[in-house]
Amino acid sequence: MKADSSKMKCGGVRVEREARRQHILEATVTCVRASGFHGASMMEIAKEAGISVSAIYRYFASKEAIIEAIVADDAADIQEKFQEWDTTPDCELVSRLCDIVEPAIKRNRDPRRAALSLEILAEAARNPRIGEIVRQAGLNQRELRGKLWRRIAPALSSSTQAARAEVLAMVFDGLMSQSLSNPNLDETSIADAIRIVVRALMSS
Amino acid sequence: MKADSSKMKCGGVRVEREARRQHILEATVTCVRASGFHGASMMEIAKEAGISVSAIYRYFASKEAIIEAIVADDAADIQEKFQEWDTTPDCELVSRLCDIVEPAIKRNRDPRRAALSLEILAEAARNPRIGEIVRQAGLNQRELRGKLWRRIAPALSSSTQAARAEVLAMVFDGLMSQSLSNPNLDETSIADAIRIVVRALMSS
Amino acid sequence: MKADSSKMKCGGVRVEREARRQHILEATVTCVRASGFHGASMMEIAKEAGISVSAIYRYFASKEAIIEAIVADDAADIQEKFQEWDTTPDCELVSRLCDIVEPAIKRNRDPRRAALSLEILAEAARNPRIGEIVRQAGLNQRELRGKLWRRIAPALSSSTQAARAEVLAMVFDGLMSQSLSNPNLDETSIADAIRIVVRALMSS
Amino acid sequence: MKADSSKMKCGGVRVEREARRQHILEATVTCVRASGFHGASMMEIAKEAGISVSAIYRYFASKEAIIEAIVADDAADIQEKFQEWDTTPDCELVSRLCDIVEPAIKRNRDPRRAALSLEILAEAARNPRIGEIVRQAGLNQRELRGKLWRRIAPALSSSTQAARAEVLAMVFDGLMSQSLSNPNLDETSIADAIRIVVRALMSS
DNA sequence: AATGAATGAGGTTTCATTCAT
DNA sequence: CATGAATGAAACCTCATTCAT
Repeated sequence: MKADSSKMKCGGVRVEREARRQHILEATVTCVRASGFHGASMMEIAKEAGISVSAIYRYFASKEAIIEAIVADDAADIQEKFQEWDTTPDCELVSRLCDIVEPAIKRNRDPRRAALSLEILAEAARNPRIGEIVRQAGLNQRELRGKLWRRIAPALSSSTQAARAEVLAMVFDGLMSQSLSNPNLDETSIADAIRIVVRALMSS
Repeated sequence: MKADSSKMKCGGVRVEREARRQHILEATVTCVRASGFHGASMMEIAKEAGISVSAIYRYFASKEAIIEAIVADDAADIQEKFQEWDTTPDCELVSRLCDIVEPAIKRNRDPRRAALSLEILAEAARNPRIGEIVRQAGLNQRELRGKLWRRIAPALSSSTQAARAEVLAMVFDGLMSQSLSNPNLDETSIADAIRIVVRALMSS
Repeated sequence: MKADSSKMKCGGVRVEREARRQHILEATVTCVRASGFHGASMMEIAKEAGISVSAIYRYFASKEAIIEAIVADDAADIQEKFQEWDTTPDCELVSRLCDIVEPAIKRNRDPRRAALSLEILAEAARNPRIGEIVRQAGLNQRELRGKLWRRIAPALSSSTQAARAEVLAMVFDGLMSQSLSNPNLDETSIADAIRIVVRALMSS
Repeated sequence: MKADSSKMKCGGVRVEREARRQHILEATVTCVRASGFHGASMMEIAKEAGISVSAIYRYFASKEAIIEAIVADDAADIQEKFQEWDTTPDCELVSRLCDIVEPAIKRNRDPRRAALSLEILAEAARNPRIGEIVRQAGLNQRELRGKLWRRIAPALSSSTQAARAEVLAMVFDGLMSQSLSNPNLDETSIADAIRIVVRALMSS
């Protein structure tokens, strides 16, 4: 073990450091969900992470830096989801999209997820740096959506493709907002309705 | 002047008091849009309202009370919009709904409106009292939507009506979220796409 | 008294406010003498002034602002001293200058005064804003000294006047430094020696 | 290598250790000039010295110990300067003293030197241990000055010698203070004026 | 009714120092 | 020996709130 640790010194410590960074980020996310970005105090975060407040500052320059990292991570997560479609044959795209409506609803209605996303959006509306990250992530997502829609509805003009993709994304974004004002939603009926929307948008 | 004030005591004073309350609420909304609920300080609000901090406490018991009032007002505003439909003949409902898609997009994409709504939703996710207000407002809205949909699509089962109404609402909620990640949106194409969704949802 | 207070409201409150500002400045000076600018904590200052820490922030925007005010006040104090000479007849100038050597020694050797002056100079060496205040005060002082020396030694060229004035000032500045490394100084002998310097510099 | 280190253990290790100590002291002086004793953090010092913070603690028990070492070193430096006079014949003393006025001005007006000296004096005014070191160094210097003045002006009483020596020292101390409030000084004129003072003080 | 003054609690951040490796 | 990691104490500052006038 000692041999290992000295062997991997160059990489091992960096890995461990990255693990601790992630640990702090996760603790912060937990606190942010409960109290919001400004409501979550460094002390609260430190307690959640099981370390001291000053230790956090060895991994992040400031609270703002933690927030930015969370927002960037969140954006990266979403982008990963798009890669699944690369291996799906064109002919199956629409049916597969309809298949995932239900799990997507579940995912977006998870109050933990909704709370974080709304917090990020609210912060983006007032903090210019967060706003920039969110807008940049939006750009990337729209590009990925573009690729997908060129395969789904090649008959439509590219601007029509873009608009429909946007509207479909709105439905899922709206799901998060609604989950707060209407916690007891019949997810099956909603899924049916959303599938109608999906088909309508994807038909030329 | 003193005579006047005693003359109008029963009504005038209350009216004036209500006017001042509204003035404070508006000032707070301005600050909240810029800094969020937690970021907007009482001093900032007082400066915006042109009065002293202590004066605010004559009209609201606490900062929390101001926030609750804002959230309640915002919910009431939305409810008013529904009353317009009471005087629209049934046969014109769908076409009228398509007509207002474009102004509704403009309204929801106003960054000032989006900022406040997201702030409210984010706060609702963590502050139980705000959450309760938002959920109650949601209930009321769903009831009003129900009345409308019974006229629009009487052929559908009531649970299907509810689900479709919900999904349509999500589109407009999603509009606010998207307005932050995609500030340059082609509103005309979006309106076309949304109209497709409206018609699809409302057809049996 | 109540009448007075309402009569003087426009001026009275300002006077009181200024008095409190001065009170805070004095308390700070006391702490700075004991602990230095950076060593004196806001809590220490507040305790010395008999108020709360947050109350201080109603009168000064920051600790830096307090320090700047102290430095500026100190510079103003020194400038006042020069005005006494305006009413002294030219023929008496040198003898009067010799007369005040002894009290000047006492003043500059007061450890309280020396501590503050050295603190200010040390701060001026590293804090650019303080440095600027000190340099500006130096400029003003040199101008006042110039006026005096044109009366004392009109036969000398103006650049010689300036240099000699500067050297005389150094002697008194040096007094403060020396008071720290040599607390038991025979002030009478020093006064004699300084008078020799004064006469030598002022003779053409 | 291990063999070497054990061979030289008695002397070499100590020499190396002393070299590292000096290296740390120099790094600290650089930081102190820029930020003051309290402003210079251990991290800053470590970065300047090119080692880790913890390594510093192998050579100094605390930050206070580093400061004390700097102050003691500074005092020792000054004392060295006096030894040059031991080999100067009595008859040349005054003229040699006049010769070194100009380089002494240059030296004392170096802002780096002034910054450190003022920092030390300011610290001496409030930190008793530093004060003690400075006072002890003052005592030593006065003794060395005494030896010199007994040769320069043997006709004067010893207390007069002491006072005049003190005043001359003040001029040079004052030079450091003035260098901050008057950065653009005509050094040639100043040198002339100081030489007048030197001659006046040394003549019986 | 309205205000300026005052405050305690709590915010983020930095620091000198210790310890395990 | 030298280091990175960790920490508690304390720094400055802001906030929502209360109170005397």
